Amino acid sequence: MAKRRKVGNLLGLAVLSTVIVAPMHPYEIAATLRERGKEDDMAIKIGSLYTVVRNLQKAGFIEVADTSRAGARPERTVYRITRAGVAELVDWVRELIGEPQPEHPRFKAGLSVAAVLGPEELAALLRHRLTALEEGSVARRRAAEGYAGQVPRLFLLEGEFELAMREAEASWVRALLGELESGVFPGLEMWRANLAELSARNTARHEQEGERS
Amino acid sequence: MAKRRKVGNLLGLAVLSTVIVAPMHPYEIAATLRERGKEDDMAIKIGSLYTVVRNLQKAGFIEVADTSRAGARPERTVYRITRAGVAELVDWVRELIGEPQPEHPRFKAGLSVAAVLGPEELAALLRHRLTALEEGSVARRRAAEGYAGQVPRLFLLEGEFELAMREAEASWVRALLGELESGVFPGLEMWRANLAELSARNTARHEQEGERS
DNA sequence: GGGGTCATGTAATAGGTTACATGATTCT
DNA sequence: AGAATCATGTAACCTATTACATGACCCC
Repeated sequence: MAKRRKVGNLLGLAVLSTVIVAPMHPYEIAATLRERGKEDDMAIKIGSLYTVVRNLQKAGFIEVADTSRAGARPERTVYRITRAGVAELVDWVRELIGEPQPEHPRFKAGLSVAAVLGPEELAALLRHRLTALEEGSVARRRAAEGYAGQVPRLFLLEGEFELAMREAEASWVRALLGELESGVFPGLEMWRANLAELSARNTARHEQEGERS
Repeated sequence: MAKRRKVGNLLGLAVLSTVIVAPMHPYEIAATLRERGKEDDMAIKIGSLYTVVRNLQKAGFIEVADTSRAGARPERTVYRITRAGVAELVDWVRELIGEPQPEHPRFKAGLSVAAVLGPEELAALLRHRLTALEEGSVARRRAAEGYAGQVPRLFLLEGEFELAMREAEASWVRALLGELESGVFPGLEMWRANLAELSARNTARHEQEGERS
């Protein structure tokens, strides 16, 4: 039962974790997050930054440390984290790490209605997915090796985790694919029969019955 | 680059996959989905059903097949899938299965800011997560065994997938936990030092500098 | 007669993203 | 001179969820 937070957007988490290191103005926060590749890493839309910063401030998790300006440029408002902000950040991380939450990857949704495709097509799609997964893994592994020397392992955990999950997904897909291709997957006949019936009913209907208003 | 669909809500997918089997009225659809446990399975809120049904109809994916009433009860509007609806459903499933989309589990977000906790606390949280994961797996496996005789394997794929992913996550967590507990995790000293410095700065600040408006 | 379930729908709200608007500075 | 980047913010919008509103029927 994930707690309702005053600022629920995960971008808020990223912001807090950035300003805890050093006070910063929003643009700088954005630059920092982009640099670390959090953009695609987490589900973060930097466009929402100013909104989220305002919300964090309203909730008392960050406060204005300083406002400076250089020349006639717009004012830069530097924010720092408050004690309440530190507490919120820590509590939030505790929840995210300690309590597994039911997740719903889109692939699972797809699998749950896989029956509307035939076995051959499902196999073809799985092959496609598999190559995409593998290519992605290669790219990520290369990137990870690049960081490996520069950044302490502590900051690479998410990447390692994602790679592990990808690999697990790939091998599950490979296994299912094997069953489909070799024909040992149970119930292939019934599957095909049901599918044929379904598509017959749903394409022929209009011709057979006509429309009724 | 996931396509923008006229009806993007995954509940729409569930509805289409239900009415392709047989025309139904919304309440019946809801009952069917609940029965199959799609509620927690997918990220579906049955409360949005009538809205989604209306949207699907507006988009031409379903149409009214019949309206009947029993006594003075509210009219039951029976919907059936259209040819466009069948096409949409199939296309949607193809996308969900064929194209891996970057997913962002909350655990990953947590890991990405794990540095704000100390190694001992992280270990404790991981232990907690691990037991929760294991308990969940046991429950799911039991449930799966219940269905196993009744429902063809084809309709249990999502469940199998989820179990596999849970197991993979658990073993990754176990490995990390091992490293932390045995002390072989690299950079423990620096981690502790940085953390101490951070928390010193962020709790002592107000006393040292005072507030400036 | 009262509670649960059948059955439908609308309206308000929340949450987040995108588009827009502005203007200075710095690099090419 | 023109483009990219620095820097900020607001307003509109879209989407989804929740709460509300209604009323009949059925079982105890």
